Amino acid sequence: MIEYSSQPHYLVAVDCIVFGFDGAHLKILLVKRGLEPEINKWSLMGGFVGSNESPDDAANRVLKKMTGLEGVYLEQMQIYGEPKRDPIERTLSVGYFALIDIHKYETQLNDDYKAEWFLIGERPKLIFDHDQMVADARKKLRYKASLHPILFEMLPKQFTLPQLQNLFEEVNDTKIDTRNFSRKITSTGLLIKLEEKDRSSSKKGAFYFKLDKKKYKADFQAFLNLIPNLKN
Amino acid sequence: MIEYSSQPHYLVAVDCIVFGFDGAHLKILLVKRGLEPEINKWSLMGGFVGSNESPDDAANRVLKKMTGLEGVYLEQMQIYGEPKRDPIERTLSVGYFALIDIHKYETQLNDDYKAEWFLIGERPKLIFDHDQMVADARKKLRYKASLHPILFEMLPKQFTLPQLQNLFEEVNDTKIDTRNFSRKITSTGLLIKLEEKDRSSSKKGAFYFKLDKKKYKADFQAFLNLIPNLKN
DNA sequence: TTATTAATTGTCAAAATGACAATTAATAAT
DNA sequence: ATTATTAATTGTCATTTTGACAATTAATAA
Repeated sequence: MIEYSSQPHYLVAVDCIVFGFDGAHLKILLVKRGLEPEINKWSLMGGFVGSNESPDDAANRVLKKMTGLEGVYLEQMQIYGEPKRDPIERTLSVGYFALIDIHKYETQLNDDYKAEWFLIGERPKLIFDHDQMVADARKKLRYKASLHPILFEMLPKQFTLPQLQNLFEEVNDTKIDTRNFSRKITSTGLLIKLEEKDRSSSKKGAFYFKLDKKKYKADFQAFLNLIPNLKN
Repeated sequence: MIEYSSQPHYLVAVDCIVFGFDGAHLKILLVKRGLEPEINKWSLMGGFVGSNESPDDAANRVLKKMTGLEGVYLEQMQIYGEPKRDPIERTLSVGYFALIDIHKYETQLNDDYKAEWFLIGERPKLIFDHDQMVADARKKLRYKASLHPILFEMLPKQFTLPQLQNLFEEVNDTKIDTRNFSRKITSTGLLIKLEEKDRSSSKKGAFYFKLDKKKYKADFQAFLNLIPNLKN
């Protein structure tokens, strides 16, 4: 029997940076850690990779278990593998960022896990290297969202242009000219204008739009350029 | 003593897809595997992650050991973690792609490892999921090189515009208009024209250029757009 | 002197960009 | 009923960038 004699073995985990958008601000979903060490401290949603699953499987499983959601937009970010990152035992963690529609989550809420949305700027300090993971995820989100239309994953089925622009502004931490943004986003052909208006945020009301899903899938790899003077 | 009771532990490895450019064609560096199973089959350069190193450290160590080169451009790609990907024992592998100046390597060549450059289109079949890794690496290289000036990492200190254009064409598997390419690459301000000419490939000779390293470092995150009608 | 070969350079119309503020649709106030 | 207020929506223009196109140049070979 062949074997890889005496090579060290490690725990392998996944951690998910879950982003959401409430219509005005970018949020992140955190949970109170359920095991020692650092039990009851805020942390990312995570778990160990089981014997019969890939890290991608594990990330999906963790998200399903903690939020009830399936088919979430999930993207592998990078591996965190400094020898001392977990004080108990060497654990390598694969970081994922997830984009979810915050409204879907609320209806699926399950109280087995103490999960809570935080404004991205008002989140508590996290355990281990999770703060670094969040910083990396924000950077990657910004990068990716500058090039591909992934931010729609955080919006409900119907959304308004001002909401969409707010989301872009939040993610990129910048202000965008309304006229130019409107022109560009319209020219992608990704949006379908609806009859109805959202009157909750203004007297005039803002027209709802929905995503052209066929176009979205076909053009996903095409590049956007919605952020002027982009320097990542 | 706290511990993560009974969670499974796995081997963790790194595998490097090493790209080079001979002035005309894109190449990949492969080695004959030195351990069972699949001993003496062609594979990527890889190794296990040791107890006191991160995966990034391990990738650098492997590259140093097998090519003699340090400070190589190395980028984490993704983790490969299907439960059955290694037939002997569960092993997760972190894939890296590396860009090296093929000429530097030749002078550093060390015969302890049977390494060989292959034209990207004429490489042998590789072990395990390494063919998939190569496919993923090519895709990522193409993507990244469309946006950032990483291809200079594969060129010698002095290079000509035709060489540079060849490299872009190889990576993107497309033809680029000489005039437009020249205009764009010049407008980045990344190139410094030298006095000397390379007369090896034509009667007229082509002027050498070198990279403006200060500008390169400063603008690395800035976006290029050298490939027209880019759809990744 | 001419032929050959590859490197280098220029023009132009169309599209995209960025900077800029007026108009519109609705409700609230007078 | 008219006016004020608020946020949504839309338009212009000069500049830059893009993509499509081929002529010229510098060297050696014939």
